[in-house]
Amino acid sequence: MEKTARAGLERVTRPRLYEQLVEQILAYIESAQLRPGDLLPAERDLAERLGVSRATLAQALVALEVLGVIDVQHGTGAVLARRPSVASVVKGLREHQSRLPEIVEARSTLEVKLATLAAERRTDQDLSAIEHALDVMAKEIDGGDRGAHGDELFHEAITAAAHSSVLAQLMAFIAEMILETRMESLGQPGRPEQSLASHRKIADAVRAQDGDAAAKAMLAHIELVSDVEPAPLAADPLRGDNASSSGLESTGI
Amino acid sequence: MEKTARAGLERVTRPRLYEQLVEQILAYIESAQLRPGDLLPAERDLAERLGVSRATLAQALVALEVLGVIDVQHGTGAVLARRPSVASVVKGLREHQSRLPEIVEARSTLEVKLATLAAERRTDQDLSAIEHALDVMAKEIDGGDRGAHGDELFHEAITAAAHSSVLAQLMAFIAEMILETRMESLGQPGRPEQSLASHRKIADAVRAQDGDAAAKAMLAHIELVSDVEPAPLAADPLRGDNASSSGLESTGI
DNA sequence: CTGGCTCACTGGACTAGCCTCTTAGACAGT
DNA sequence: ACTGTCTAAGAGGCTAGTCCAGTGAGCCAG
Repeated sequence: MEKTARAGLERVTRPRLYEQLVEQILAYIESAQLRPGDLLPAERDLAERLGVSRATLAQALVALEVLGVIDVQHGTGAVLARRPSVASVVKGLREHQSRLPEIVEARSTLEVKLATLAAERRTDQDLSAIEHALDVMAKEIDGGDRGAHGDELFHEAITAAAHSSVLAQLMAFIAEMILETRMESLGQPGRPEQSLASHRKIADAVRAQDGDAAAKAMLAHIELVSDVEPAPLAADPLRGDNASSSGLESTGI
Repeated sequence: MEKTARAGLERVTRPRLYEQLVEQILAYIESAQLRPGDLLPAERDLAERLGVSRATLAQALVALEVLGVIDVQHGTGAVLARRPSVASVVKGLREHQSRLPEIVEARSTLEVKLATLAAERRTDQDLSAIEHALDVMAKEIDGGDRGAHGDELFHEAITAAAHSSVLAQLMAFIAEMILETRMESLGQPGRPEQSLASHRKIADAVRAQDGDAAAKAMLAHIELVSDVEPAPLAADPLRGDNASSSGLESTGI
């Protein structure tokens, strides 16, 4: 899953041993019915049973540690973390790729809250950034563009104005999901003027520091914008994907 | 669950070398202005520069790979992933430890939405789980307990009933933040009966499939429960950050 | 110009060994 | 009996050295 491969071709990567070990250890934990707090077999023991060297096993253990599955304690052993949640989160993210509607749903939830907070907490500087974004968007649309860049700026400015790093991180998380699912753009190219108008309403509410109005305006905006099919995945020539630019940027929301 | 570390004491864990290496490599990437697609120095080279063995460096590279920062290719080298975003999320989490109010805020945002969706989407089975959680909580409180386990069950059931894996993942994410910040409990021990009553209201709304009512009930519940000081946040001596044991279980919300 | 070969370089993995830390049990001293 | 100290076995941490296996640039013959 993931990575380049525009035309279906994908750089084959030889599987690493430690990855297999992670799988096997995970399976072992399940089959052995180990519970949080329990110890894994000793490294030397495990390595022998799995038929690998300690060094390689150590890599697998590091991976499991990073995934939050275990907690390795010097002199004691590898103990199962109290909750396999991290693992499930990460696994859930990568494997069972989340579907579009759910992502839109989560994003709208956050955006509405961000709009409310932005209205309540914005500084004058935040407001300037928001209005600057509107200017950019208006100019772009005037020039025939769909105003994607300005749109992005706008939502970033709103997020910043909410002054909540936690919510901002959650938004970043969602942005990643969108990337992983490779949805280019959730927004439709049409009606950029309408979109601009609803942005303006949000900005007005934020300027007036009216949280409820901001929430309503954001909700209306999202509903306006998200009742459209996702764009057909503009096929970019070759592997072009590294560019942090391109892609997802504006989801239209 | 689990009894260790009740009094805010935490098992000190000797820092692992590979963790430091991860930090240093991250710093190097930043300082060297490496961009996605660029190569890291060769393993032998890096190991010498950092003054560690290749085996240890290999562990650090595995960690970075799991974190999504790099992609190690046999015969080529370690190439920077197209998006360093994951790293930034993780770094943001670890460094600039998010503060309590923001976390509560984010959590309440999600919980309210989850309650709404739960009301709209619950199956009969979901409802059974929710009511079972209430039973457990009631029994616990009857027995003099503060009902933490039932509380946890309840919120898990609500989350499940909302049938949104994305939002569920965000909740898991927040749970992790709470772990990392080591907040013992956001909830107060007092008034478990009131808390149970407000849980019942939420359950009623979900049963009646009334999304708005569920949202209101959840909001009221959170406000009832969260107007208490957070636990004094045991000042961590050194860099201690491996969440590990203790705390969080139920955040009272 | 194409195809095949070579070789230097990169990561993958193993082995053997020594270090530090943890823990439990023996063995005092009180 | 209780308590503190010591010790040794066993756990993980890390290193150094060695060999194997991909990669890709460059050379050279067809």
